[in-house]
Amino acid sequence: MATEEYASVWTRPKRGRRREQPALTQDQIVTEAIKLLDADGLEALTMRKLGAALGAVATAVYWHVANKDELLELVVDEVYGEIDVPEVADPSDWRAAAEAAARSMRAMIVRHPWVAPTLADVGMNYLGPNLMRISDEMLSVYLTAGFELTEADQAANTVLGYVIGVASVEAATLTKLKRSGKDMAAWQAEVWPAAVKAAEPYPHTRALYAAYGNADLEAGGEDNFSYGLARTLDGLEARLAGK
Amino acid sequence: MATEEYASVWTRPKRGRRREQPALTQDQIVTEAIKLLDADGLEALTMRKLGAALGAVATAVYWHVANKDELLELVVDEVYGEIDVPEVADPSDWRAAAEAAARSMRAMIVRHPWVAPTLADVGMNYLGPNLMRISDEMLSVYLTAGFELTEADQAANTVLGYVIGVASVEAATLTKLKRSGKDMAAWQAEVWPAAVKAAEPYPHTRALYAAYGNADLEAGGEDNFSYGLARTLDGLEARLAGK
DNA sequence: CGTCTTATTGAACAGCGTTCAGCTTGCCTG
DNA sequence: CAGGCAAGCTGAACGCTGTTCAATAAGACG
Repeated sequence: MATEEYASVWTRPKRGRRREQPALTQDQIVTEAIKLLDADGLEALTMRKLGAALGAVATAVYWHVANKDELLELVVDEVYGEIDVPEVADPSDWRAAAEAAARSMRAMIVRHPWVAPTLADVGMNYLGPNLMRISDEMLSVYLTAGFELTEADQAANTVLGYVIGVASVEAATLTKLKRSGKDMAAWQAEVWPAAVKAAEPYPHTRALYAAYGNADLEAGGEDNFSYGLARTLDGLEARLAGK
Repeated sequence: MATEEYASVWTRPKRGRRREQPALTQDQIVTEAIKLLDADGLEALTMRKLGAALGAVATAVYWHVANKDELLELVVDEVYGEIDVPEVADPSDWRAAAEAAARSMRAMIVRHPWVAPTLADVGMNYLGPNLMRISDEMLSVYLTAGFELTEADQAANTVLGYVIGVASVEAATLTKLKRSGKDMAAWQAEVWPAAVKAAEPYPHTRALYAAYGNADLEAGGEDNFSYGLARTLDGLEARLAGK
């Protein structure tokens, strides 16, 4: 059985370049793609638009990138590289480091809301260098904290899962907001009555909406994130203490 | 209501309907869409295929549904309705109920992996009846537990975020698996060497992979989920005790 | 100088979501 | 009971998408 090698963007050797400065580079393409994504969201990234933005034609991109899926893998790994995981030497510093990493990741997602739908792909089955590096660094934090290897992985995945989930919800709101073209206050004012009306049959939700009044959603997101992150780390810390 | 002749579900014309049995119904469409999604994933759902599956033409669907986005909203709310949140009377039962709800939600996502990328949209800015109902029921669990209104919301969102995040990662793996056409063992055997090689520069990850050997990923997912859920609920429980 | 490889182009294709004019069909009204 | 009218469905068409492929330009090398 001739097992064909697992092929992906990461395992395939890069094309040797003959020219001193070929008009297009994979790095250039990725950078420009991120620019387009940040500006106009996921569905606005088109091979033709991307080509045009690079002063070329859509099909030129295909010389440097196999297809759009692969381009997105590159792009996701690139922004993944923006996450900052502090090195931690003293075991007692683990919680601060874990929290900083989580906040850094959330900030990245909020900065690039379009990654959210794709982010889950990054779980496993995906071998980008930045992903590998950051996963290793996160794992290191929980190892230093005192978790054994496999539990450290579970602990890291717990926090990672929480961050992905909560930040994705936030990102979805940001995306919807951006697509509406209005600013947050205007959009909120528009949606609020409908939300209140839809909540009418549900007593707790109704009470919640009444309590919130029409509070600032933006600050609420940050608070919400902090609360859950604190509880999650509490749970891990307790586990560590009880061993 | 002049002639009250024999009426049954089959003979009685539905109110507002002109035809006895309009070939298409919104419910039918949603049901069939879910069937197609479960069978072949998100990108396989096409208006034309959906129409064909319903014995009609693509454009016929547009009579019952404004556009594809709206169809997806209906579809997501439908599967959201599969989530089961136990009613809880005794405050001491809250944790069991919260855990059951979380597991039910994870099970739904694993059953319908295609919802994952869309799931984050469900955060707010979306008012499907099932979503509203289940949100209210979840909120109720944490209220009964003893959280005050706004903190109960935060607690619910913490668990919800965790479930969405972790289950989405799982769903992504399932989707990639399904698309490859192979079964889990074969796929794993193919990817594993590349993963090990990619992990080479990263000591902790390398050790982790070595420890896992080539363990069953399927069971690992369940364990991972349980671990993080336990820690998250631990954190919430501690918070409740310390008040 | 000619050849080879790299890099880019432009035409083309199938498929997508969606619009719209037109065709049935059957209820309601005159 | 005739005719109008709206509900429900069809088929053609539009612009856009990702992607393929032959043709081409141009620096590298014997």
